[in-house]
Amino acid sequence: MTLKDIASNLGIDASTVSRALDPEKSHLVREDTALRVREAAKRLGYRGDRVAGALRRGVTGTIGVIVADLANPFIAPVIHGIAQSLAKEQMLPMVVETNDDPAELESSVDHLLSRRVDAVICAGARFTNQEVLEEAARHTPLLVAVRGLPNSGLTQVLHDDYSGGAMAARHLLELGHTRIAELRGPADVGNFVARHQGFRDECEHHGADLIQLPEQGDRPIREEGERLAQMLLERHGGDLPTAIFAHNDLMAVGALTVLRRSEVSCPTDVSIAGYNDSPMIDQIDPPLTSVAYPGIEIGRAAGAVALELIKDPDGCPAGEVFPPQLRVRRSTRRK
Amino acid sequence: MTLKDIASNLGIDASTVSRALDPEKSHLVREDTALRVREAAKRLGYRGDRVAGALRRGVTGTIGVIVADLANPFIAPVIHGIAQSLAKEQMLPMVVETNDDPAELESSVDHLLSRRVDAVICAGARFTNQEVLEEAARHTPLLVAVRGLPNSGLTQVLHDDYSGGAMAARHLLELGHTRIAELRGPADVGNFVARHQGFRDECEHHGADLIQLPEQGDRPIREEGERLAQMLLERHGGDLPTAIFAHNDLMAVGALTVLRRSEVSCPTDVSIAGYNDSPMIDQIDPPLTSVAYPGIEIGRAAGAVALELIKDPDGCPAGEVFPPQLRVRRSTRRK
DNA sequence: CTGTTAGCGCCTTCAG
DNA sequence: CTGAAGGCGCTAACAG
Repeated sequence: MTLKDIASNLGIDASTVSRALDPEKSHLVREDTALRVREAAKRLGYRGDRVAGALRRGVTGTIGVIVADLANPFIAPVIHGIAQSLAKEQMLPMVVETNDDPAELESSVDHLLSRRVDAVICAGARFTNQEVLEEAARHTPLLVAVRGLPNSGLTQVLHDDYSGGAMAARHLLELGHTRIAELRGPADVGNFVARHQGFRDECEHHGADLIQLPEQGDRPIREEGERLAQMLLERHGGDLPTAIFAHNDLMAVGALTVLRRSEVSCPTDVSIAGYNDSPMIDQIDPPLTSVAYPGIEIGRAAGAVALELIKDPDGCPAGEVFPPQLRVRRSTRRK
Repeated sequence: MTLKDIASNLGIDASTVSRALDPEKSHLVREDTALRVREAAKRLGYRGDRVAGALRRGVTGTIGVIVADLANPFIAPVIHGIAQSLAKEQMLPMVVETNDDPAELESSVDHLLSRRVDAVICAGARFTNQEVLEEAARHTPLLVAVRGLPNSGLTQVLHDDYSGGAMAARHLLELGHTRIAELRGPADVGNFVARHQGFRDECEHHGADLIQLPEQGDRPIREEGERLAQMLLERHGGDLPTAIFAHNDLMAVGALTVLRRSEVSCPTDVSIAGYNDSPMIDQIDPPLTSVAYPGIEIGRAAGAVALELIKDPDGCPAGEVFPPQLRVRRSTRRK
């Protein structure tokens, strides 16, 4: 069922059918012809072929969205926000997951570009990927969201992770903690670097004793939170810090699991703060203090910037940075 | 940068270039020509155009995946599983979210079909959508996953929600509970209907007193869990049931929030069981007893069935049903 | 082994 | 207002 079929059914030309069916062009067609065409299209169950349209027009109406891990709950609102922005222009996000693996990210970019997406939103970058992304940006509108690339000229829509980290530190310091450990996310991911810097700067500024582990999490997931917490117990079990800042809620939950197993109580023995204010995190035991991540706003902004970038590929939209907000709960308390 | 550009750069024909670059066809080309072509392709930064390829071949290498709500954590493993199965054939899932709105589902189907996806996996069906999906299945390989349509001939990859519901009931009955309430998910979604039936049948079989609320959740989300729990308190506050089965973990968490606010303690006053065994649900207060949902297996199977359906569009793959597993934790206890 | 030819379905000139 | 013609980039069939 193609334009041609409708055309021959009506004894007119396919181009007329095309015009009649395109809201932008239907004014070029006599009212009653347009009516007959629409009737026939419905009658014959016509459904336009956007593949062919894309080839002809050179735009697909699709935006590629790269995320590291769909199972991390903070990403759903981001995708949601992107989809909301795109819906206005009848565009659809095509979401691909990289499992936080740089090689997979590279092949995802490749895949998306060969599918001629109109733009790419990369919400799962590692520093390793910077070159690949910059190269891709030469061919297609591309922006970086969520996970920033500090030394890149790419347009970025980010959250102020530095302030978020500082905020977490300030909170713990105000509660009187002076020996504090950090469970860090991957060292080649923008958010975690910024969270770390903000946290560390604030701690140093107040002369707190910041306990460093020799490793970061390979991925910001629960299992890595467990591993690092275990390491903390092994190295500093005799003289535990009184507070822990986990770089995200998943890692915080991992830490809680391990500490509980070792009969270290939170918040009695140690306070824990997380990041993202994930859904349900207010119901865990104990309800977790966490820095809220404005996922939906980030998503909406990223979608909007992508649309701008498509309209003016050489424009360099400002990018945006959204502020954090601290949600204090019972997992942190006065020392 | 097209095949033609490479061809003219090398003084050969585009079709030769096409063959050289297609692993399936490159054996038709002389070794050294193929080599020269690959070298030129790399040198010139050629990247195949899958839009054009799709138009010519009639397949896009894309499978549409419809989900109700990305924020429901149980869906991530399903998508993951689908992506895993598709990766073997170099296919990519295109995920769209309907916000659990039947109208949005309809337009999503339309969108996906006009993009000529090779198949559709609908993991977010409501009963209302049955006709639309059956109609779509006449044009494109389509299967229903996760949320079944009991009266449909469509291929389905499901979880055995009936047994899961029965399992939850049996657990509560074995603990000695005889007054039990159910917080039901939407009445037009297969899973929740089956969970309800399994649960109810088992309760009736053992002569338990099953307390019915006059409403179900409009959507299986935390807020609806709160609303229904509130309703339960208002109607049966004087004589609360001693156990509650929430149709999923999000609703269970909503119920916990409301009960805690009213100083009804779980599990002392009331036991609560949920469904899905969501990540982190073992860390909430109290750790939630839940029926595990085999999301990744469902996803893998759905992906595999989709591929079968593409290979043989008139075949009618059997579909599959995966069993539930109960994870007992501290939110349920002997009466 | 390689080139030629002919579209896939659509949309956009350019003529009428 | 409508039709005819051409081509987006690729690949399959057919000839050499």
